[in-house]
Amino acid sequence: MYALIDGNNFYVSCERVFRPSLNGKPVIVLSNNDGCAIARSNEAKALGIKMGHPWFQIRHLQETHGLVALSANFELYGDMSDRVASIIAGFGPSQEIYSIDESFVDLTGVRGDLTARARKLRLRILQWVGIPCGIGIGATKTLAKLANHIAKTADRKSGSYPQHFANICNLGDASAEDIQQLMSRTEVGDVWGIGPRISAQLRAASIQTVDQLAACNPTTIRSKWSVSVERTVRELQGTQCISLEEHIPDKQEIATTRSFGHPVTSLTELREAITEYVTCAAQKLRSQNSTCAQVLVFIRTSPFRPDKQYSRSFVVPLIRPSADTRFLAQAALSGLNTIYQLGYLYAKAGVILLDIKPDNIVQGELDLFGIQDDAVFTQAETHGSHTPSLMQTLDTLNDRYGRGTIQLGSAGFSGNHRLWTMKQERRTPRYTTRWDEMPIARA
DNA sequence: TCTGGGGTCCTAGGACCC
DNA sequence: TCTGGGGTCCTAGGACCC
Repeated sequence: MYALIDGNNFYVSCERVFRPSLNGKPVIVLSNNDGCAIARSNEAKALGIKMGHPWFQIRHLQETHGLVALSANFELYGDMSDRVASIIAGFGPSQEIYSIDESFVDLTGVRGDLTARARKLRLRILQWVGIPCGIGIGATKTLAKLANHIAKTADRKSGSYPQHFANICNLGDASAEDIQQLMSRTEVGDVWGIGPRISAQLRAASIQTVDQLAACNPTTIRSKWSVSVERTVRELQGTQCISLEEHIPDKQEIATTRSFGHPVTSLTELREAITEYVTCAAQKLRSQNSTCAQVLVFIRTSPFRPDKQYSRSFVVPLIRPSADTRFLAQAALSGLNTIYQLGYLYAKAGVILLDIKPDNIVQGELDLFGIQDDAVFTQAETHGSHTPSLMQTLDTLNDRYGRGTIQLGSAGFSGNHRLWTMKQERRTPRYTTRWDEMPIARA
């Protein structure tokens, strides 16, 4: 048996912990750049606000319906997520932290009434951290996900599912008829792994509800779709195909990409932005003790504007794998030079580190220039996997005194007007991670 | 005026090998 | 008329997830 525990409207719930006056109101959290809605309270969902809804299209709801919109405060959400995850860890022998607001727990060997245990866990998270959760339990991860969907939806719009499944749904306890009923009331598009494209294709093949999908022959599904959809069908039938991943695998690629606060035209500004992004990506790379051998850089205009469009990316191979910000920046900036074109309004740029390997794997080199050649030796030493002491020092200083304390010159200086930096006009305090932003209780 | 960011896995097709 | 068979590796793009 697996459980899936996830925070309801997680980002909004984090905000509400510190501002209880937001309870009962329509609240949304906006993406970076205050671009679109990425979390919605139930009240906001009831107003018809969709996931990814552009802010400028719904901002009038502030006046008409008292909608409250906040800028994303990822530092706060990350910290709240850690607190929730550490409580969940006690629920079973192993846990997979699947996303910022979700954990799978393997319940193998857990005795007693799982539904009662889930109820206690939910109350504990609510009391200790303040986040309301939904808990689904099923024989496979896909069934646990389905149960979680039922738990959340039964809570929100009563009618489609029996009310007693609200917040906690244990399919392991449900009768075969109950499960059949629940599945027949759920659309295929609500299943984990079935996205908009495939659900449209399934519907076209008269497979509309989950019970219909679960009744399909996996082999036929594979021949008509793919092995991924086949796995989903088998999981719905109770066969485990997707296992719990306890340890977090190293990232195979690391990206830092941002939309600009204002359109950017000049190479100078793009160089500043790219330097900042590559710095951020390189730090993530070092934190998982890896190097990369290729750096992808891209720039693009806004696909939403009628202007001339331009979108190019370029992969720069490194002679030697590295995690040194200086060499990665050099590569990224040279890539930028080759794709930059004057005359476009750039809306977004980014850096993606590719071909990532553990930093203890070092390719030996055949010294074609002779071992005595000092110049080559120096170059090999400085270009080799990263220069640990310098980069370690940089990471330590930036960790202690704040990001950007030590940076590359090409990132630009604070005296410059950095118009490209993203907008965040409605961010709440980082209550739990900054001493100077700690909430103050008054008597 | 204005539309996020960061990932993974799978498949098809091309290049190349013997 | 008629042009093999079996394999690997790489890349681009599609689809999905939160």
